[in-house]
Amino acid sequence: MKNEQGDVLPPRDFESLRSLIIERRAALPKRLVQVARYFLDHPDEIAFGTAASIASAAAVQPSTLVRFAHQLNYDGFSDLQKVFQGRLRERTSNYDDRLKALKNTKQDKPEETQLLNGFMAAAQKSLQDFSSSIDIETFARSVGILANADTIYLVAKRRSYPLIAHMAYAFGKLRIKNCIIGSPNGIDAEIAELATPRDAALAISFSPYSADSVAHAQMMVRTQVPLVAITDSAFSPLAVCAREWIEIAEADYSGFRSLSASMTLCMALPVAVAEARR
Amino acid sequence: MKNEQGDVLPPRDFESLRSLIIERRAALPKRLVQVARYFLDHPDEIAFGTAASIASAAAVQPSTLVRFAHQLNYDGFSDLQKVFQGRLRERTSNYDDRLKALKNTKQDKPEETQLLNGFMAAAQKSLQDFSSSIDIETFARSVGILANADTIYLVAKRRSYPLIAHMAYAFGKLRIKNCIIGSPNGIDAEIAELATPRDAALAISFSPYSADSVAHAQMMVRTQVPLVAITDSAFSPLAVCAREWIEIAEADYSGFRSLSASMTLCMALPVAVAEARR
DNA sequence: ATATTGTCAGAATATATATTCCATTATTTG
DNA sequence: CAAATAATGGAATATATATTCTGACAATAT
Repeated sequence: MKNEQGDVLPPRDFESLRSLIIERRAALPKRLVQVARYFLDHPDEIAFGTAASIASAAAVQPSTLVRFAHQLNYDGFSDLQKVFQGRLRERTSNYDDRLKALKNTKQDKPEETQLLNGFMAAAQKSLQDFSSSIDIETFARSVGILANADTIYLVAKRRSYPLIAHMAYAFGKLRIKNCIIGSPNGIDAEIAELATPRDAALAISFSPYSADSVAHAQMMVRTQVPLVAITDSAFSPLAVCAREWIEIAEADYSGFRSLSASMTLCMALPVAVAEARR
Repeated sequence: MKNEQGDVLPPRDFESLRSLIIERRAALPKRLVQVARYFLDHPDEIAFGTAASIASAAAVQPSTLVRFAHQLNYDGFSDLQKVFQGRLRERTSNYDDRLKALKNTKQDKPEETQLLNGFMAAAQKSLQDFSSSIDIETFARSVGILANADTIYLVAKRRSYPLIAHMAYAFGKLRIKNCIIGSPNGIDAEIAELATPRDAALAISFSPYSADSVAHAQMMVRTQVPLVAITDSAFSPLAVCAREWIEIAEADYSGFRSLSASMTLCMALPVAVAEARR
């Protein structure tokens, strides 16, 4: 079968595909117009359905779907379907931006530009994911726990340390008693023992969880200190023992995980706690 | 295979499933815990992937996925997968719900939601502004200076301290000699004096500039140490004396300035330096 | 009116995918 | 420590699914 477009590569992103379908629709045979219409009207169904289910919903034969895909220069129905799946996958993060950024980088300075843009993209994605996944009730309860505490003990090591470094600064500025358990002086355990049920602990750790952080958090939980955790999974050792826990799944660029979402949360928390105390 | 839950019907909505997995996690064998974890951490992947692709991503056998599904009383992997697909359908199909949810929250809990959204917005804006204003040449030259240094001295206080705390960690991981001048032990000046022209300094400070940071940076410049600065204005005392300087204007929410753009830059820098050294 | 080209449904086939099974390896229990 | 039990990985199998093929039909041109 010959196609008037020759063997041009088919679009891989949804928007281009959409335009292509609209443009071609006029020149298509009857059944294929019917398919085109169904595809544009029910993109979600296309993403999840099987060829058979979609065919019957659109009142055509499965083979017609394959012909339609071929007409658009795709390998087959499955290939075309991937574009619809991609659309849903990227719904949360802004697909266009990332694509645009990637295109730009490929031209001028591959090394540094790509690197920087990669980290920027990861940061943006982290923020977007977090803002769509955060449960405000959990956040509010966490704030409540910390607001009722006498002293707030801050637990974090290694990669997460900068987060509590900032919180210690912010709490200090806001005149809220706090104490870091993450310093390199080796008496963390002793300090952790000073915490009472009238205090509260805030622990931050992401996979692979720092053994020390987990140990200190657990120690405090054992002595009835209310624990709020910020971590990346329901199975994190912190999540399982915390009174409240907030999930953050940071995006990464070539193995280096972002800190943007966590940092933003760590900026909001002290302010929220201060507000709650007033 | 007999299951302690008998033949209770498995959950058909994502939230119930999530709870069920968390509840059962403890009683599950090792591999199945691993699967459980992957499922909850990467729900989107589960929705679209094939058993084979998911299995390899989670580092288990496809058969393990089936066993996991059976353990939860599903017919098989495909049956379980449908729940994950359903979640995505819900989430994307009615945009209205999310909007409604946002409105509701504004009534219920104006305090926390507004606060958190405000910080998120500031973070996003910072990233966007920075990504459109950054001069990649400057970044590349800064990386060059740091890559040629023997030891990298990191200068920052107060609000900027978490940034170099992260860099010290990153440089350390990348086996790049570095030294923090920002610790509270009072011998910063003495340490700064050790720097030679073969080293380099990286100073970070935003208005109002920390007197100490500025003093230390200037001291090093006087002894011919190449200085790279990250600051917020061309008139910053750091900008005027640095060999290279990168401008970052963070957005703020009710007076609290974001750290997202700076942090992202501080994640990219060490990696770029390490690449340049290779 | 007839040849030609294009379209289609449905059957046949190829391929991808999930699932089951079994031998081997861990783990528990007496 | 030995025996029993459960868990695991990998191959074999069953099933679902997409794709191709064929002949019939319809539209169009000659």
